[in-house]
Amino acid sequence: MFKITRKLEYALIALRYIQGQSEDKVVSAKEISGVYRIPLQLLAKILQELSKHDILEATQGAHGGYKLKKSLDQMNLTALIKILEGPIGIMDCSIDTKCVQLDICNIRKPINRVNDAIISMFDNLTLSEITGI
Amino acid sequence: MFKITRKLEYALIALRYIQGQSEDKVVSAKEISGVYRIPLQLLAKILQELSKHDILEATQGAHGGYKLKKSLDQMNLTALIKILEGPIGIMDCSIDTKCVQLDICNIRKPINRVNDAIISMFDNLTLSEITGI
DNA sequence: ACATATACGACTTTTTTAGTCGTATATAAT
DNA sequence: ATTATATACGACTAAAAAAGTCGTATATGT
Repeated sequence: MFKITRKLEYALIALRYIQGQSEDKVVSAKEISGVYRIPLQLLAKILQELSKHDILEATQGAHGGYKLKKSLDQMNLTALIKILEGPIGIMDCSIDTKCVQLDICNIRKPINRVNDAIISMFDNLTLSEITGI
Repeated sequence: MFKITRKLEYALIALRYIQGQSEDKVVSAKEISGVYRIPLQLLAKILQELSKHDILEATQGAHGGYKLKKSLDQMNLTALIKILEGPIGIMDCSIDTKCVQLDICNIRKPINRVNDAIISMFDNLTLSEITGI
């Protein structure tokens, strides 16, 4: 419960790694996969998703790879999570409203307050703060 | 990702319900299960766990059931989660230290800061605040 | 042409969560 | 005493989510 997925974990590791390289170097998925022992295919997909959302810029072909497209302090954790996992909701009813309980539920409001608090915490957390400035 | 388990959800619903009854009434699992359409056996186990940890007091036999043993404002969300799910850790390495990455990991420290922030948020949230005073 | 990279859909495996079953025990009512 | 109704609890199964793999297409530098 309340675990970060490996998808998100790998994304953060990769972003941090790319950020640490010289600005114009394109970093391949293979390189990161090697350094951090992340399954290549899996990491590749994640990076593809990030470049599809303009966080990374991809160059194809030999000597290809990725570099940052956006500065990491321009983006917060909520945005990254949304890209990789969809909207944050600690209970399903925090996102949509398919719930057997309907209006009977006696904890919905307070749970949503908790949910909001977490989201607002993530809103205020830039990726550069996570990846260490 | 970042979902509350049904176990926790059911526990909160039950606590809230019991709290709403007259103080000395013992409430059976069956009653709660009926009102909120929670699978009886599952709910029963949860309530048993809560009474094992002195949050509820159980009376066995016919006309048996549960009542609150502790006031809900005496307990925070962290404590309840610990009972039902074990220690909170958004990554496995936040709890124990089996990780292939060992010291290579470049996001461990910041992730642990996030983890701590969440825990401290839950620390400061009493169950009565969640169940609506 | 070849080696190396991204792109991407389909699939399988693993892990976690949710729920069920069976049985034992306690107790109130008849 | 017997019955009905409750908690107690270990073992099991089912469902859902997450993690990882496979295959194939396409781009590009040498």
